Order: sequence, then C-alpha cells, then structure tokens
Amino acid sequence: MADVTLREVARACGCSIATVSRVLAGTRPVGAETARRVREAADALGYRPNHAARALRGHRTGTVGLVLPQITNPFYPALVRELTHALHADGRAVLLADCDDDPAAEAEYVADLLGRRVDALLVIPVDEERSRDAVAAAAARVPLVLMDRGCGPGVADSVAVDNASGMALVLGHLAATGRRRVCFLGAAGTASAAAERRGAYAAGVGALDPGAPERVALGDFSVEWGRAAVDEVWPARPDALVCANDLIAIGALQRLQQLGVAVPGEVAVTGFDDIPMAALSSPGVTTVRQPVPELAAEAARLLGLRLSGDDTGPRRSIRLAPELVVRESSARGRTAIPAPAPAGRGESAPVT
Amino acid sequence: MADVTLREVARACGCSIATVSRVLAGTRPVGAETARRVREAADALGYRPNHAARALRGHRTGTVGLVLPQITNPFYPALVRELTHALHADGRAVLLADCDDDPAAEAEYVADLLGRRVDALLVIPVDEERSRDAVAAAAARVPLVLMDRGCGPGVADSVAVDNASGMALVLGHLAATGRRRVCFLGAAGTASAAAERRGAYAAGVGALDPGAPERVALGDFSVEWGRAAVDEVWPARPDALVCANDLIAIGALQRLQQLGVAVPGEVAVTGFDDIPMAALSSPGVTTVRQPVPELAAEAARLLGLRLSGDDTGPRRSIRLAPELVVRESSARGRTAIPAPAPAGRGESAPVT
DNA sequence: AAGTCTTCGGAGAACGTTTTCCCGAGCCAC
DNA sequence: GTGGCTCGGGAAAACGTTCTCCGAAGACTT
Repeated sequence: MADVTLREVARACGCSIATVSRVLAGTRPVGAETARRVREAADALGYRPNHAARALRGHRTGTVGLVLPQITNPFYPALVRELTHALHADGRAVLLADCDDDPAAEAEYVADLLGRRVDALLVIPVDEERSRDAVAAAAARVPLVLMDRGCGPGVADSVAVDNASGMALVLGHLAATGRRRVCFLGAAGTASAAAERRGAYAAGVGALDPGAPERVALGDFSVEWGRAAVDEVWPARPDALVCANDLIAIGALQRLQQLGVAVPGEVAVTGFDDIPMAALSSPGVTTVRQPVPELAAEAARLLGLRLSGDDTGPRRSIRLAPELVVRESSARGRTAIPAPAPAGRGESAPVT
Repeated sequence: MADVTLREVARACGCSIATVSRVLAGTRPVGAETARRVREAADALGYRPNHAARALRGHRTGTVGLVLPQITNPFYPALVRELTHALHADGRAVLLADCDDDPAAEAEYVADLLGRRVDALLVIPVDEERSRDAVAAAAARVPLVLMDRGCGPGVADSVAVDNASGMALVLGHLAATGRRRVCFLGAAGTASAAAERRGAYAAGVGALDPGAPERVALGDFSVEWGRAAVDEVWPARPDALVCANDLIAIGALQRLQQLGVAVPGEVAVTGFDDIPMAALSSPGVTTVRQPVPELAAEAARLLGLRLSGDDTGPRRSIRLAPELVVRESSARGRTAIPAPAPAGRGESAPVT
C-alpha cells in the first residue's frame, strides 16, 4: 500500500512516467482521455509524490526554517501559530529551531537548516549584534525575513511592530488619564525592541511633565527585573510605571502588591506585547497589542515574494501599527483599595 | 561557494566519488593518506551533504514531525522546547504542525508530513476518539509516539504524566492542611487527561470526607470555565477547589476575587500542569508539576529505539510521576484578608 | 500537395547520494 | 606456485522525480 511511485502508476495506466508526471503536476497539457486514465490509476493506487526526489530534482524542498530565541517566551507561541498557518496555507512545511537564547546555537541551527535545503528562513534573532554574521551569511544563500527584532541595517527583509507608535499610544493614554510623574522600566542592551521602546519613551515623555528629570531603570525583559525595578524607582513616588514589556509589568505589579501600593489607585502600570498573561493577571495589564496575525501574514507574503519573483529587490523593512488595550492597571481615578474588577475584565475593548 | 557536491570534492582530491562518500560517512575503512586528502579537500571547498539526495537514496530524512493541538496552549511551549532540543541532539530536525484543535486539520497535517517522508511522528492528539483513525494509520507507516493525551489503547507508544498520582498528591496535601469540603472543577469529554484526573479525584476524595456528596462541575480546560464553575459550586461553600488544570484554577481565582472570597483563607485552590502563569498569578497557584524535560527525553528515547532497533516490540505506555508545588493558593490557616505574599513567592520549593 | 506548426506522448538524462559489485595488489598457508 | 584471503579503491546502479529532447500525426498555410 505504501510508497507507490510514478513508475507503478504509469504501468497501471499503460503510459509513460513522463506523462503521469505531467498530468499530476499539470506541467503541460495532456490529452483528456489519457489524463483521466492517469488520475484514476493514481487515485486507485493511492499515489503520493516523494518530496525527497522532487527536492533533489527541483532544487526546492517546500520547506521553511523558523529560528527563534526561546519558544517559552510567552510572546512567541501566538506568532509561531500564525506563521505556521500562513506558511502551510502556501503549501510549505516549517522546520522549527529553538536556540535557547544562545547565538552560537542559533548559528548552528541556521547552518543545519541551510544544509537541509530549506527554501527560506524566518529568523527572530537572539541578539542584534551577535546574530548578525550568521544571519547575513544565511541571507546571502536563501530568502530570509527577520521578525520582531532587528539585526543591523540592510541585512535582510524585516517585519516588526512599530515600537515607537506603540509607546506613543501608551504615553497619550497616560496623559489623557491625568498621570504626570511617569517612570520607565525598560531593558538595557542593543536589541531593537529594547532600544526603540526606550527611545520612543524618552522622546515622548517630555510632553507629560516638561522639565522633570528623566526617571528610567534598565534591566532585562523579565518578571524578576520588573520586581526589582520597582524597588529602584518607587522612592520617587511616580504615578505611572511604563514597562517595556508585559513580563516587566507583571513583575512590577507583584512587587507593588507586596508593598501594599494600590494599582491603579496610587500608580498606573502599563506593559507591551499583550501576552496572554496580561489579560489574566489582576489587575489586568493595560498594554500595547502587537498585530500578531498581520505580522505573520506580512512575513509570509514577503517570503513568498522573494521565493517566486526575482529575489533582487532592495531590502524591505515593514513596520505595523499596534493598538492600545486598556485594562484595569491604568484605570482613571484614585482608590485606596483595589476595586473589584469589572465583570468583562478579560475582554476589554481595544482602543485605538 | 555554495552547493559543493561529492563529485567536485572527488575531482579536487583525485579520487572517486565512492571513496569520498565512504570517508565522509565513515561507512567503510579507507586508507589513512587518502582519507586525509579527502577531508582536506572537503573542508577547503566547504562541502555540505545534500539531505535531499541522501533522503532519496537512503529512505530516511533525518526529520521528525511534531503535531500538536495548539501551540498557544500554555503548557506546550515548554514541551516543544524540550522535544526539539532532545531531537536535535540526535541530529534530527523537527517539522512543526499546529492543528488549531481541529481533528480534520490534524489528519491533513499528518498525511502531509508522511508525504514529506518524516522518519517518525510525535503527536499530541486533539481528541481521544476523533484523532484515532489518522493516528493509527500513521502509526502503521512510521514509528509514532503519543504525548500528553492518549488515543485509545494500543494505538501507539505513549508518554504522559501519571495523572492519577498527581491528583493523589493534591488530595493528600489538602487533607494534610485540614481541608475537608472539597470540590472538583474539571473538564468533560473523553480526552485522557480530563478523564484520568476526574477518575483519580473521584477515587481519592472519599478519604477526605467520607459519605459526603460528590461535588463536581465539568466544563473544559479554560479560564472562562474556571470563572463560570465557581458560580456553579460556590453556593455549597467548599473549603477547597481542586481544578483539573491551571487555567481553570486561574479562572476560579479571578472569580473568587471578584466575589471577595479570601484565598487561601476561606477556600484553597489547586491546579495541574504548572504552567508559567501558575507561579505568577497572585496568589500563586498550588499545582502539580509535570516533569516536562523527562517526558520529552522519554519520548525521544522511545522514538530513537523504534528508529534504530527493530520496530516490532509491543506498544509501550510510559507514565512519569509528577511533583506537587505548593504555593500561596493552598496555604494553611484562615485569614479574612489575603495575606501579603511572602518574599520568595516565585520559587516555592517543590514538595514530593 | 509540399512544407510548417501545433499537439500528444515517449525515451532518457539529470539531480547527489549510498551501496553493491568488481578488480588488482599484497599476503598467507598449503 | 596456486588458491584463498583481506584491503584499498573505482564503476555504476539505484532512489523517484522533472524536464529536455525527439518523433509521429494531424492541421494549417501557401
């Protein structure tokens, strides 16, 4: 039953291998009657093309490599989901590699995937700088699209959220709800998400409280840092904590709760990304929702373009606008005790 | 630079293609001097074997398919991570397919992966029954290991947590901390995790409060159900809610907080799985930690066994014992107001 | 009516490996 | 010295496609 080849189909329907291939692949028109016989025989035998042979002959495997820093980073599962769906819809399969945040492992996986003859690569680089060589080398061999994080200018096509406008949404919201003494809990380092969010905050915060000293604490994108950062900045008694991502925000919320600080009463807290936890924590975290399905679709589109058309155009860098999701952590008004959450807490309407 | 073939290496070092293949693959001993020359030439040219050709010739692709219901289910990322690492360590690549909880899509992906000639399949079935045909058909063609959820008896090898002993740990802990009026918030359906946890609860709860009516509410494995379930069972004023997984527990916590019920003061709440959110919610959720790295290692080992040895042994079903992780949601004692969380909240020591 | 063009179909090369078969040389035991 | 061995190495056959050539036969042009 298994492993029916073109030859067997050809023998069964009394014509040549070439003809069968043509009918099944639709490469060239074939006589109606012959085509019918071929299709019938193929169906009857349960013919399944052999992808290995096809890859060897055609120099394309119908396979795309997806390389990411850590699948356990709660922002990635949704992205992976959308990416695999988009790519499968184009008939491509996805080879997954998790680098464990290690640039060396990343380079190794990229090389392995190239050896397996992936048609293209989707890469979320581990590090802006230390990933550059491997990414650039790979981009020279196959179409490559960077996602989420950058990797130096002009290295490859890239798709990411517009961090600057996301941060602007947050600052606008805080201004509109009367917050003035704002403080930024961010991430150090050169990773583009960290740097862009930091920069956009610095650029926009002046409008809230002109002349105020800049209150910024930098660590990494983790819950632990969020907890620690609160201790660093709370003495200045800010009325809003703008966090560079949701994990930091969740850590901050935990520490504030330990300290007995009312959120959003005494201080508002905002995040970035809208990971699932942001909606489920209490209070729910006001955050910037990345347009994950659109990001994935755009990346898949770019890949398809490079794969089918001429692969010679200039590098494209696509930025998609995010939307603000307001939850309880930044609600207006001051109450001494955390108010019971409203009924529809998980489904707060996004605000653009 | 790209696409150096055996032929070119052979020409460069003045011997035959066969010899080069033998040296590089180590298939047969080759003269020391010749081997050195071959290796030198291969290095100099940057030879990379063509996996497609190798697959065509050798009938094995070095590739494993990983099929799961929903990568966005927060329990899976950690599992995927460990699985990919384990498989990559064996030199295999992982083709990922996300079924979106749809058995039809699952069947399609499995067929596609088989067409791509994966050497083996790792499947977390969507549904105990509706996945069975596709899984059984696939298991007849390649080694297949089921994970996390079952799929009927004897269909394939399987690796999963021991749900019964996990539930026993929970009940033992509640008994030890003086809880008596226990209530189960579970999931309906035939999925093995749902049924086993349900069954183990029913079997063990009698010891806590002999003769009490069985208080059980069944829905699905979601936060929404957790919220709704509380309304269903709270009128009976239980002093502990045993949830079939962490999502249900988190939903229950949210609703209890809305109702102003003190946790763990008035009622304890426990989950199952130990997803990242369980440690981060407040209060932290007491739960049963699945031994994820060990589950992955076991699955990889089973796969390797089937792939290298004779594939004829009986179906193996492996169950690994979980461990209890006690957090604030089930702390002993009754307080009217939720106590501020202790400092080391995220790192509560697991208790066996 | 002879040439040219299209249409349908087959033979066979190529893709890059692995592996089987074969050959020659050197060695040992009789 | 002859038969058998091992050892190092090459030629060539697969693996299952796709695709380029070719040929035959009919339809059209002139």
